[in-house]
Amino acid sequence: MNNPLPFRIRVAVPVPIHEYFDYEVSAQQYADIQAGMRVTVPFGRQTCVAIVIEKVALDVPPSTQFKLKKIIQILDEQPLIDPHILQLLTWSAQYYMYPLGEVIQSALPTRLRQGHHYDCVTTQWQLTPLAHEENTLKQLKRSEKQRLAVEYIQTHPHGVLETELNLHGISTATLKALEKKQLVQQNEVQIDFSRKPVGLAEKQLTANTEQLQALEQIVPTLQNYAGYLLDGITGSGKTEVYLQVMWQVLKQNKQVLVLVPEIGLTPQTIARFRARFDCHIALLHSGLNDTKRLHAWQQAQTGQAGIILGTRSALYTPIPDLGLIILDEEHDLSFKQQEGFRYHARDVALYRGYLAKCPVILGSATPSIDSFALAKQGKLKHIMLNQRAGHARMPKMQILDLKIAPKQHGLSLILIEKIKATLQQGQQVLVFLNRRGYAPVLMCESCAWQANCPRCDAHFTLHTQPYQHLHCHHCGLIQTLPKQCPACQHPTLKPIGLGTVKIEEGLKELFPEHDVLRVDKDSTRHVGSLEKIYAQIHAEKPLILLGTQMLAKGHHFPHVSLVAILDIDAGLLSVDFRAPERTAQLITQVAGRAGRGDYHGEVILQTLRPEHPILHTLLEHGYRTFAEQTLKERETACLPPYRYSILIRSDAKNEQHNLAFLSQNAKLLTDNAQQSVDVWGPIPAPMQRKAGKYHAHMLLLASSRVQLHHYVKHWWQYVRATAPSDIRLSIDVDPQEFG
DNA sequence: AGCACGCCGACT
DNA sequence: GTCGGCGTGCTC
Repeated sequence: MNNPLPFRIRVAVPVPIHEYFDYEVSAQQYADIQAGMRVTVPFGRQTCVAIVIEKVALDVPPSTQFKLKKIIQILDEQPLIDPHILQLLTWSAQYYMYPLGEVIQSALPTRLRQGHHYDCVTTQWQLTPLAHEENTLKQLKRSEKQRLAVEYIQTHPHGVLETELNLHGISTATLKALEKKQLVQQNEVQIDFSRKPVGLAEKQLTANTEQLQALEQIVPTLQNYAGYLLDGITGSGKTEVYLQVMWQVLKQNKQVLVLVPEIGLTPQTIARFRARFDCHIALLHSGLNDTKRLHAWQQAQTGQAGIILGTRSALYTPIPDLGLIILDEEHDLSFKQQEGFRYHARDVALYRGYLAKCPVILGSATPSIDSFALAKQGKLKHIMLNQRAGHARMPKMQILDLKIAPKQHGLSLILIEKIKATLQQGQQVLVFLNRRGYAPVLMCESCAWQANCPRCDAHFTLHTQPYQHLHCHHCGLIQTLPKQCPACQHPTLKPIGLGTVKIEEGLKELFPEHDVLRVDKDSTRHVGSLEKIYAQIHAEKPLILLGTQMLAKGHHFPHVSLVAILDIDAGLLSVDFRAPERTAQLITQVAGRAGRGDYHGEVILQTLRPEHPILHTLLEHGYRTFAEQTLKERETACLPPYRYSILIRSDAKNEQHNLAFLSQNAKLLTDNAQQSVDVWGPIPAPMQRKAGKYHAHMLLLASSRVQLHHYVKHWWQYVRATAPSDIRLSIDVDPQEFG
């Protein structure tokens, strides 16, 4: 009597559980199903969308522990997730010790994860017959945007894709407005699966000797995996190298994935690619709505898009003919996800390139110490670009000791003189201060009481715009200003320290005849305001540009010849072992904004710690020497990248509970792992109390990655399972920040 | 994560 | 007497 075993599939369910789940399917379903398809399954008391990981081999007996349920239905005819991506996702889940179901979840566009059908339709727009009548277009005189939109659509009588219009800076809102006026109409069209041959929109620029050498190294390896660190000083033309390698790849009808930092995906970036290549670009960033994200994803998956341009989350986009991955500004922290599934797009990108057998180029003017180390080990090929394009020379840097310098409005008099001289020469000045708001502290003049956030271990920041208020930058709490000191009733509360708004006030007073443009999260909150500011900067007119790190990222300011860095002391004093690296990158990046045109730029650095060794290394020898030294120091101190690390974070309402729980489990780990894993801590987090919770963490270090991951994986499973419910835990493999 | 079951305070 | 607070336990 043979009682055949049931047909089963193994699926990942979008819940925070590390295990896979098995379901019964019919013989027909078993034949039809492939890994990467979506199925709906009964799960507990709900039904949910799950991803098929594998078919269970027919001779494996089912576990008697569970009663096997049947799936409800198969949602896809073809695998939604191709084998490469599925492997990339399972590897990521393993490596970052995060449940696969949730990892897949975060990689899928919302609509697909909700179980919607995979329709390959997208929206296109065309003019209505009404729009062709002569006088109807005259009513658009008052709207520049709508007129431009109509003019563009006019050149495509058969309709033009909404995504393409968006890439041209024509927003969906504008199109909707025109639709209301019955001048344009939308219709749904099938995504065109065929990729058209890619053309060059603009003539290729010629490469200089260094760029040519870089190309000669990269281009012959296009058919295979290779990791490159393109280490080029600001202005050395990394982008030109990217573009020329991209052309070689696109020409072969392959696709290119370009990853940029969160803040780097601006209209200018897109325009640069559009200007060079005549091909479809799929844009993937956090600001997209569900439908647009799905469309971009499908354009990548069907092969319609030649270039896939996006931020961190675009890494898991399916790209059937992937021929090249570029990750620009590879040192940027936004490539590491800072919550939940804490993956590092840089590291996963290297693995993706390996799976897809294509090169991966990591580019930066200030490479991360980790990438430097990989280059030293030969795991990345180090390509250096040292010449600035055109006539530009590196700016000269100078340190100003704030302890002895006489100052006014937080600016030393020497700096004020230099600003004056620069403006008089008709050039622009960039003032960098990494602190928004008016002042970081509000203090009572009489008793030294300070306005602190009741929920965090932090000062309130005083804001004066759009109205006076206290704002906690850590938990977001907003309060009104007390009329007098709550402790001693003294009427005068004094702002202490400098924020961008206060400096703006000072600069306007000192240079009333010049424009002062402030660029920070507060001044650029409204859409389009940043574009307006950039337009002013590109007009060749003397002005002062003032802002936070937003200014340090990517943008070119051709008319800036003086850069003032007001306060980076916090970065010099931090206990985080990566703080020097980040500070050095920030200084170098900000300094790189100067002297890009034909002027010889100058950089002034105001500090209370003029003797700090980081500053001297940077000034006298530059970033690369700093990186070399830092590497040596890390080696001596047995820190990453010479050891591998995992950070365990926990928070709870009760401080003692939290620390006791971590200590107890730390002992468990050291008992088990013997000498191979080193535990630092647990210690209270740098900001212990945040939003009313107590935060603590401990760092696990080992010289062998395999051993570290082995021990921690088992330990973590156990800790998670046994943790009391008042303690929230998270794991961070290869942590970058200790906040 | 959901969603249930389950045991203790203020209400028609 | 109930309605409902959210503590803990499970999901093939």
